[in-house]
Amino acid sequence: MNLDKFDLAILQVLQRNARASLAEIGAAVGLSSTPCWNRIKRMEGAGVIRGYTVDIDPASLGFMDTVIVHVTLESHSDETLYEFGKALSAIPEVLEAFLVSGDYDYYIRIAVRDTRDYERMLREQLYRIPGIRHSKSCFVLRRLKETLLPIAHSG
Amino acid sequence: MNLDKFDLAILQVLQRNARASLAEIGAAVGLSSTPCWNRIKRMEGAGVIRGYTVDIDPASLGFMDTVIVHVTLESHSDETLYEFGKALSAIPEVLEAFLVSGDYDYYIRIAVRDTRDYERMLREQLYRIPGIRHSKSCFVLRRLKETLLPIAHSG
DNA sequence: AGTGAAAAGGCTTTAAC
DNA sequence: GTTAAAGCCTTTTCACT
Repeated sequence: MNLDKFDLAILQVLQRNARASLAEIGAAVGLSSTPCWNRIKRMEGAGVIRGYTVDIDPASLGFMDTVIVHVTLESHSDETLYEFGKALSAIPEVLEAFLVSGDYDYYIRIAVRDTRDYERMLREQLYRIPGIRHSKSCFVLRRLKETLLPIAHSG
Repeated sequence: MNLDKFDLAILQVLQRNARASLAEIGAAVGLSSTPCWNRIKRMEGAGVIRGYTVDIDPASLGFMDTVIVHVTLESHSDETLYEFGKALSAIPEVLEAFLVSGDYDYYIRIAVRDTRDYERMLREQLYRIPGIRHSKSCFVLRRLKETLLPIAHSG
C-alpha cells in the first residue's frame, strides 16, 4: 500500500496520541477532518494500522524488573521451533519473543515482579517447555527508548 | 497507587483497543461509563496510563527487517553509559535500547528497510558513536509475541 | 482527491442515590 | 462507591468543488 506524506503525518500524530480527535489530527497535518478519517479507515483496512493500545507503566502493575532471556533449542526443526513459540506465547510474563539468526535461537523479554518472581517464572513456566538446550538471562538495568517506529524516515 | 480488579479490567480492554468507547469499556468490565471515565482519568493522572499509541505494521512503512544488536562499551563509567544512551536515543531506527547486566552492556532493537539499509545504519549511525568496544547483530527471523503486559496476573 | 455542514452518536459533567 | 440524564464535542455521512 502506498502511503503519502499526509498518511505518514497522521500515523505520527496517532503514534504520539492514539486518542487525538480528527480535528486535532487535521490541524496537525493540514487537512480537514473528513480526509483524515478516510485515510485512517483506509490504513486500518489495509493492515497498516493494526490497532490502538495503551502504554502502561509496568511498575504500576507491580512488574519491577525486566529480564531478557536467550534460549537455544535442542533441535532446529520447523516443528520444534513452532511448538516452542506456541508454548512461549502462552506465558503471560513473556512480553516479546523473537526467533533470531546466530548463536541463540530465541530472544525473550519478560516482565517480573522481582528476582524471586523471576526465579519462579523460569522454574514453573519457561523450563517446563521441553526442548531447551541452554538459556541465559540478563536483567535490564535501565530502559532507554520506547518502541516507536521512525515514521519520518520512511519516505 | 492501588488498582482494583475493575482498574485492571479497564486496562486490559484499553490494551486491546485504546479507542474503545466508554460504553464498550463499561459493558466489558461490568460498570457504567461514568466510573470507567473516573478510573481512567485517575490512572492517567497517577502515571499508570502513560499514553495511547497506534500499532503500525512495520512492513507497511518499508521496514522489512528487525535486527537485535548487542553492544559492549569500552568504559562502564556513569558518564559513558549516559552519553551512549543519549546518542542511541537520537537514532530513529533504534526502537528499543536496554542497559543490561552481564556480558553485554546494551541490547538494541532496530528497524531497517533491508540488509543494505542495516549495513548503512551501522556504519553511518551506530558505529559513529564513540566508546563501542564490540558489537554483535542477530537478524530477527520471526516475531512471536507482541508487547502487552500480563495485566490479569498483577492482582 | 478535498471542503464544509449537518445528523448521529459518544464523551464529560452535574446531580442524585 | 454507584446510576441517570443534560450539554457539548466528535465522529460520520452527504452534498458539492
